[in-house]
Amino acid sequence: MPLTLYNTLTRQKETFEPLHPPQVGLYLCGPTVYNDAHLGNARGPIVFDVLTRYLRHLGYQVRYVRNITDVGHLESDADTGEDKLEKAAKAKKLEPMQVAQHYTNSYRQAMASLGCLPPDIEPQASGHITEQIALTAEILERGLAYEANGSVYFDVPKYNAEGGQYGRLSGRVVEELLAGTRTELAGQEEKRSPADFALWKKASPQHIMRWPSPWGEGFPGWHLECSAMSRKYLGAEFDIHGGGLDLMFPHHECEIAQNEGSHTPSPGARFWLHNNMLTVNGAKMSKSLGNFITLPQMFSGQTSALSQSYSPMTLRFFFLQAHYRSPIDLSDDALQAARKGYRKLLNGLRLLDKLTGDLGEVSGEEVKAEETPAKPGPPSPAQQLLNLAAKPFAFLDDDLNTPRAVAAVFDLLKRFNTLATNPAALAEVGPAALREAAAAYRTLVQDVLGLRDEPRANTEDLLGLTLGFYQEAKEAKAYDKVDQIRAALKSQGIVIKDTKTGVEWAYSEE
RNA sequence: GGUAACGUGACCGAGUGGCUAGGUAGAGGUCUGCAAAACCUCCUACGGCGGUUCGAAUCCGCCCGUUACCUCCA
Repeated sequence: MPLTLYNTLTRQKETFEPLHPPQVGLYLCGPTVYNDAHLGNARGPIVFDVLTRYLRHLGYQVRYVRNITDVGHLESDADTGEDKLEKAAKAKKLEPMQVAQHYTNSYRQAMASLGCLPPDIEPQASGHITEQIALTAEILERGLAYEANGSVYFDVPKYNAEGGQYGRLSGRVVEELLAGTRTELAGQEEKRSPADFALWKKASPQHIMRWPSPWGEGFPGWHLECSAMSRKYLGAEFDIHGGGLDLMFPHHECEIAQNEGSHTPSPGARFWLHNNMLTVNGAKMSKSLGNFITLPQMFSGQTSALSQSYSPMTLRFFFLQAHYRSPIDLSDDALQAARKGYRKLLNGLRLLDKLTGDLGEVSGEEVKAEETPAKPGPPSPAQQLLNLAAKPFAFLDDDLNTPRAVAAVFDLLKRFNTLATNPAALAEVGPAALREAAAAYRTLVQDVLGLRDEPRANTEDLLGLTLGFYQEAKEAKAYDKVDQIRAALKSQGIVIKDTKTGVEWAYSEE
């Protein structure tokens, strides 16, 4: 079954085929680095991280580009709108680039802790002024932009008159946009049409971040950087462009117009993917509601909106339990449930290490999943296990349906656990199928879903030692001692499991 | 105000015109010195009101609620 993805551009699921296999070009709109990333900011990177991981699992060579917006993102469209970076810098008496660097560092750290692989290219808008000026010049040469008082605006009505489809991505018609545009906004008088948007803005005297251009000193419009940098690193036409639903209009709409209006006309990406938004306790995150939570705040528990801290992996797993195109609501209850589920999956990895480790080097006969059995009747236990192991991949193929994939991984884990309690059934499955299914589980949990163990105070060795004492005490029937050891470990989040075959430990799921 | 989307059991969330989602929580059981974990079993819902249909939670309409975009926002 081939990978299908929902394309916002066509409003349907389409079979994904790269333009130039095995290469895949993926662009994701990155952060504007003027403050700490909040919980909602994490969803897109996690979604597209799983997509990248899955594409790589499928054998594609992915070039993953995620930009850093450090210039041009204004507080509003009005001329008086301040650059977000400059505003933050002024408030703290810092250089704008100092602010950008600080929050870029903090962003990278947060992304790494969330298990998001770093992008292959992480271009900064301020480092690509030349490319942005060049693109603006191209659009001017095409006659789809005009200069006004040192600023350059994209001419939306003319673009559409010449066959452009501004509004296609977001399903809007320009006339409706015009009707709904607030005309009282300052700076509109330079525009020929309220729907026009800035490619290049003239810098006011007090504006700090400014560059020389053919139109005077100024700075690039926010939408321009993604067009310029995606073209530079992925080509005029590439495979996938991602971002949050809120960026669909106007940001991505403008990107498409800019791409089409250049000397290399193309919408840019063939697939436009949009992840849905996050609410906290049923409401949009906002400072006034007191439910605005940044990533560092959640990880440290320094927020009144939650009763305790939650780890990055808990948050990652929480997001994966919902489909990326559905809204998701975050709460204490939901996070606690996610934490337990996440730990259960990780305990599964440890179980498999034990099960497959017990197999030794003996190899069994090959069994293939999804092989049509020659004879009718119920599939063999080995076949059943392999079928379970194949299911999660099929769900990922279906528009990256991580919740169904996760559910199928839990089904697989349950089968492993059942087998672990029943040696006869385990023997019936055989080593080959067990190894293959275990490999699939590890691939899914670690490589595709990107879940990993989070550092804990206790090392494997230390626990082994402690378990030795535990075993001794138990053999001596010194139950006071036994209970003492168990209590001590439990306070560290570790529980002891007395099994028929020996003593083991696992993470407490409390 | 305009335009979209969503509303599922105690909680988070899949999914679908008739067939078990899954996780968490809860109940009973197996195992166990007691537990925990694991396993087995149970609880099993689709905002409200109409309509289409043999049959709808799934399609249509209206209402209510939430969210998003229209204005910076993942």
